[in-house]
Amino acid sequence: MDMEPRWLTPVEERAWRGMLRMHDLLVSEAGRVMQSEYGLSGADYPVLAELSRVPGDRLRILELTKVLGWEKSRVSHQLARMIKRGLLAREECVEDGRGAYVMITPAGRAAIEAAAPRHVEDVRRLLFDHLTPGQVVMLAEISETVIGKISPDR
Amino acid sequence: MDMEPRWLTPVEERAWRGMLRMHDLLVSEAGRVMQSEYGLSGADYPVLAELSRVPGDRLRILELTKVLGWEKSRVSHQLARMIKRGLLAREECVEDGRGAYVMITPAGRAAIEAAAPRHVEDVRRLLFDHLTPGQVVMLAEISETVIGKISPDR
DNA sequence: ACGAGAAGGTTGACGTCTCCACCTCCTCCT
DNA sequence: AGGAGGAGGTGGAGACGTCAACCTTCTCGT
Repeated sequence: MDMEPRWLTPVEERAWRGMLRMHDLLVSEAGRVMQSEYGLSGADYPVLAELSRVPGDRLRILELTKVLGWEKSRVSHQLARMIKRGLLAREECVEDGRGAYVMITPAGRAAIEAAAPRHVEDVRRLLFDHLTPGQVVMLAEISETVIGKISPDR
Repeated sequence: MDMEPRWLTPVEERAWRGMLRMHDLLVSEAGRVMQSEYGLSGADYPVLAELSRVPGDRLRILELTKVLGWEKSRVSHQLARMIKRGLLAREECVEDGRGAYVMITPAGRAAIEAAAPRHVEDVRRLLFDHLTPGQVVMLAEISETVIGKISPDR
């Protein structure tokens, strides 16, 4: 016979639904601004952010996949769209014939440099302005704990 | 002249990226199981959950939109897909000629009753098993604070 | 050497989400 | 009464994400 499942406690229910809802609100709000004010989607931003911070402005696609924590197919599709828009450029890889580099273009750099200050400001306005310093630390710790336990890496 | 923006502090950066990453991991893991084991997508679940818990098994679409916190177009598309699969049924609304009800079908109820225990178990396994009771409370409070401040409602 | 299998990446199909235009019906002002 | 504007809901276009199949190139054991 079936065991009755251990349903979530009320506070667990609040934490779970709350986390989902908070995430959606934050991402959609921040994304809406970036899209309408700077022409960048929510998916464009992290790609440009990673590429703009590495020396040489370029990364092996697999490296990018890892730092983003995305599936390789997702990265491939996203890069294709961004290359079509001129934000990125593909470069072939001499060391490994299977591989490829992707590089941020001047247009891509200009786009993220324009958007970044507003994006940071939005994250503050939407999230950190409402939390105590202790809550910020706690949120970081909770996230990192969970990521460490369930991340498919390693 | 431009002010240098107030960049995120290191712990804020960790909290922000961590939250995004944690969310993606949790949702994709839980969703993968639901899809492959029970044929329900991550989007199907909350719809069925809400409808299965209200008296009469039916809701005005606008009500559903509000409890889910989704945009109305998103709801409309999602309902259309689920109706096509036989999980839900549309009913016309007598009180208001513009409106409509959506109702969970026996197939829909069977689907969520099959999936729910495993879903709860997954949420535990992925999230709550790794957190202290204090962290769970804190996560609920953080979420609710942020939602309360930025939610478009009211 | 060479073949098997793995690694790096792409692609197509399909489900999902947003934006926007639109339709119908209701409300409320005058 | 009769519009005007709003509310409830739909639908198409296009961006996004996943899955699975696939291609090419590399690696490594024998």
